[in-house]
Amino acid sequence: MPRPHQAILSRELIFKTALEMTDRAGRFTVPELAQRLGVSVSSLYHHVQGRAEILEGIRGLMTPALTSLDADTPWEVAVTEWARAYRDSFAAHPAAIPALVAQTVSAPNTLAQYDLVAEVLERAGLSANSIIMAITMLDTLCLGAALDLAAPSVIWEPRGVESALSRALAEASPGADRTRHAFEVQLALIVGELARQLAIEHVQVGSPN
Amino acid sequence: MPRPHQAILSRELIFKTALEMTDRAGRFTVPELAQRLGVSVSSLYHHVQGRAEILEGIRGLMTPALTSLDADTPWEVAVTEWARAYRDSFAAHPAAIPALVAQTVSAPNTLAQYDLVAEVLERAGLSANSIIMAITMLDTLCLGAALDLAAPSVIWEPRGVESALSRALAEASPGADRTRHAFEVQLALIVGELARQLAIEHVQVGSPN
DNA sequence: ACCTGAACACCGTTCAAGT
DNA sequence: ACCTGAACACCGTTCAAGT
Repeated sequence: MPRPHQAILSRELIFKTALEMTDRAGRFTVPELAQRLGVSVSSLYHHVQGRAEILEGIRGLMTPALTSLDADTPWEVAVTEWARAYRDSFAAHPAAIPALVAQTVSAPNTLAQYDLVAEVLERAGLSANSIIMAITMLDTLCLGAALDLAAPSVIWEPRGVESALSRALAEASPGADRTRHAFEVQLALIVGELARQLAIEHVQVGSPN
Repeated sequence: MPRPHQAILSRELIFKTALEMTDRAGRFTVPELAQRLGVSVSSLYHHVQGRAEILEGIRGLMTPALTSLDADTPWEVAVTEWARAYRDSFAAHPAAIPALVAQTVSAPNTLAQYDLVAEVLERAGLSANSIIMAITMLDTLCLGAALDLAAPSVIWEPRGVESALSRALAEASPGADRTRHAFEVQLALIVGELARQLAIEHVQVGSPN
């Protein structure tokens, strides 16, 4: 069918193409993006304010869909699944991560996700202070794990020099799930700590009823 | 005294100046760096291979000095102090972090630091697998905490919309040490987990002697 | 409304040439 | 050896002009 000569461009299409380019080439560039869309560079600026907004659009695309808030689900399960979904969405697009962490979050999508965990923890009965602490810890965890995935900050490949790290690497069982395993351990530690905190606060607040 | 007309430039001076510019302005640029050093842009390329090498030099400057390995110090203390030193060195130059995480570590300085923790954990008697896991977790923690510091990934300032997160923020006790506190809690959790792991492995390996 | 061409002020890097 | 000037191939952004 003949392509319609209107609606060539849209924010959604721009974001999607930019993410595809990042996945494929490790980065995206405004001129390359325009070329790929078969459009002039200046055309893009009628739909987005600039490069930063495109990056924020990418963040929006990468943010997992809001999981429905089931009141029956125990908070431990909800938090764990939330963190896993977050990590997985990062893991699916590792090349985009360095660019995203350099920029403050404004995608409403993503902000809503943080509101969701806060609500889960609030329902569970955690204090405001503990909720803030919990979200900070979960945020740190997902971010750190994602970065480890995107650009391993230590060279995990054994280096030439003899060292304790080389020895450990040589001896350790190989497996690409090193990062994933560490993530799971830390996540369990955090959830466990929150449960402990919850128990303490519950005792302090009042008598059982 | 009259300045000598040789040795105007050096790698050390280039790295130091670039780090200063990053601290001050949030970024450094090769032309601006040259201008600040009172030198032509192309002069820099006689001392460093390119921008990436300057960034790696910055990483080297930011890496804390190797703490002497005191065999008397309990491993829990050594690991805790190592992580704190790491985090503090990041915290001192938050603006540099986004640029650094986008690039694989090659500063020999920094690599030696990771070897050091590995050695501490090896002496403590931890298995190779657990050492790798421990370093991954510590790395994730320091990285995530540093990024939270550099560019808060959630807007911790209360937003307009009513949400569980806003409620928690309004109610929580204010304090700039939110990030630091979360770091300490997570660090303690990790060290605790390592101690537990160590106990398990020690029992498995052999009888007490 | 949507797209374009041309220009702007940058950026990192190179290289022949000077002393 | 060390520094330079000029050029190169880029980059993100703007803006008057077209339809």
